[in-house]
Amino acid sequence: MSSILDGLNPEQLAAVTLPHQSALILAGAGSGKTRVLTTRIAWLLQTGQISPSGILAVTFTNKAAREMQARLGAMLPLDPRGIWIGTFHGLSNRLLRTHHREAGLPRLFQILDSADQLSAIKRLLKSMNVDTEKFEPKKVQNFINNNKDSGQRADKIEVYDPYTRRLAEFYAAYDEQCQREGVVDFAELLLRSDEMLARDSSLRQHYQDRFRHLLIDEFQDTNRLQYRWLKHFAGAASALMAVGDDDQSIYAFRGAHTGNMNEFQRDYAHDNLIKLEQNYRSHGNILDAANALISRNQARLGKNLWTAAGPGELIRVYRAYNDQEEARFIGEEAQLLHREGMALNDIAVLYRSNAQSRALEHALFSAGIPYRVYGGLRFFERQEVKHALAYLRLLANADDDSAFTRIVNFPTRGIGARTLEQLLDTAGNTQSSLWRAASGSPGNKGLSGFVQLMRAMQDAVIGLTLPEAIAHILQASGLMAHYQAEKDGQDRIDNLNELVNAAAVFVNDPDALTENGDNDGMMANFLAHAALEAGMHQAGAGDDALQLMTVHSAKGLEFQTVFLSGLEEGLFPSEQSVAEQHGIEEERRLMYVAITRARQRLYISYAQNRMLHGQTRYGIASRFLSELPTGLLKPINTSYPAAASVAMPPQTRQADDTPWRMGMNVRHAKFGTGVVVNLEGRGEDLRIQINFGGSHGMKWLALAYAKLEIA
DNA sequence: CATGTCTCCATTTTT
DNA sequence: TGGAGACATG
Repeated sequence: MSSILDGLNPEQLAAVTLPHQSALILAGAGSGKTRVLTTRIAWLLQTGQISPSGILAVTFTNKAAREMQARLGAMLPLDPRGIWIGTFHGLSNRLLRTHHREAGLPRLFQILDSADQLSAIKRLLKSMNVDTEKFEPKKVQNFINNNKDSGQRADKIEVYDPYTRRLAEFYAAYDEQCQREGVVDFAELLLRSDEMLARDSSLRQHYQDRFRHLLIDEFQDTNRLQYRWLKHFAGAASALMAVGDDDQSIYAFRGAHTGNMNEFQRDYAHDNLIKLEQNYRSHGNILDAANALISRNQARLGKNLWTAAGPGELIRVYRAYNDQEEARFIGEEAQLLHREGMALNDIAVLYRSNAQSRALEHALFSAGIPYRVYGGLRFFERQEVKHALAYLRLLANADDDSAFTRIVNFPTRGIGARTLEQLLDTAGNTQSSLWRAASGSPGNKGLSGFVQLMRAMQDAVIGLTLPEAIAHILQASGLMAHYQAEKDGQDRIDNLNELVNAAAVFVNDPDALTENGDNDGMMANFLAHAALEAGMHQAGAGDDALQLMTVHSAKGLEFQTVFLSGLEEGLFPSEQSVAEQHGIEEERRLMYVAITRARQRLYISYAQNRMLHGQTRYGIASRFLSELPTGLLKPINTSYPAAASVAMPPQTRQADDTPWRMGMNVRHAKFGTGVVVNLEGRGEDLRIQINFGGSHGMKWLALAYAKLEIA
């Protein structure tokens, strides 16, 4: 009899059939992590240990959640939709919709995506008459998000300097503005849920009793707030299974906290640790190279991947004259492989930063090789779609000033900057939303026209289905007409029509359901869906094409052949990572992720000259190249090793009679630990620039005075 | 209000 | 180099 457990190796089996306990699963690249997670859920259900409603499964992306759902559906006869599977944000949204009163939110609260958030912040700074030269909106946004991601409200921030004090004030004012307008940003979804559950013990009890099994994927990428969030759902009788790989943690820069893995060990798993170390993806040489590289990292939980497959091919190393030549080589080589029968879809070209795709695209385009670039604008982020959604948002929630400002004069209807200025004044004085201010002042012709338009829309939409309503709004708003008049508007019109389709599809989605089946609730759910699921990169997803993407976006994917390009100091590892605390280790993990994407063949290339920021820069091979065992590498055009001479980090100005070196970790009594990023002078005059990160930032210290020690 | 000119500045990204 | 945003002009 076939069973869902067939074909699992002993460690996988142990994880899948673990008794009712908490455990940390350390799952290496290609070790069948997702399979273990889904089979675990299937096994729990199949053996009758738990009903679907007792399971909470958290993933990082919507894609991962969908995949898990689909796999479960294929493994089990039952409908897996009763299970709470989703992203932290998706699940938080669900929670807050259900308990909006307890959370202090309006029933139809809207979700701001990053772009919406940024424009809300700009609006706020303007209303506070802030000099945006001194306080860049982007920086303010980062400040707010970083704090929210670590679970910190404005009033809890420790302020050491006037600059931070100001930022904290903006944070507080921003939260007030959001509350007034009935909107929440991404981080707020989590923070609100967290605070609600911390406050409301009966609610917490309810969910703790319900969820007996909690499973978390990509645990190494969780931030502090997410872990805190998770803990609310774990009762005394709950079993938690966290799956992750500290070696693949590449999102520290946005708040991921690997320390969560250690804390989880202490809080729940108590040394219940299962390592999945057999790799089913790559050939031996590729794996050996990856292992050798990552073994140089200090901060590791420790794990060594192995494979039953043979050593396979050597890693091909190509030294190009310049970036164009590198791109040409990759194109030709890929074409060769393609002629030998390899699907282009199974070949990836990876790079550290998006800017590198240009040279590649240029070469591939000239050579007539089909390719597809990942990353970039997604469907719900397109200007025309956002405009259309703003009409919906304003209909659902008249207090949504973001939506209001976006569309009040789009398409243009003669409401200029001056009119808006006055409106903002009125609204500010009476503490009311822009909509209320506009509908209360019939004096202005343009504005009253807009108000009438929206009211007419509101009436017309009653009784229509969601897709019908959207189609009507597209017409009535004048959006359709606007883009029809534009010369390259066809793409945008297609996207608007696609939006109607998306709504038609959504109506059958379980996420669309509202408690009382009302229409405005459905519309709000659709808007939440649009914000959370920025969704599908358009254009020719099905075609056979070479896959171009950053190493970050390649995580979780695998390819028969991988071209890893731009392996140069300053690019990979990136220039600024050298000046960051633990920067090199994170870059090395990134390199580790890149290598382990390849199943059969791996090319690594670098260019001696590269056009960067409009200037040709002379590049030297990345230190990571010299960290790979020479025996695993095969230079394919020129004498190797060229990297040997650059094993040391690049040093600009080096005072050679001191123990201080660039990139060194140091500790200062007052500022804490930091990284040496620059040296100047010598002897008594030696000064060192150190990046302390956080609130201290960059500092120049005179060695004669500062007490500094090597950390 | 649309369009042209300039100035500045450059990781990584999901939700 | 080239894209985004600020400012000026018609």
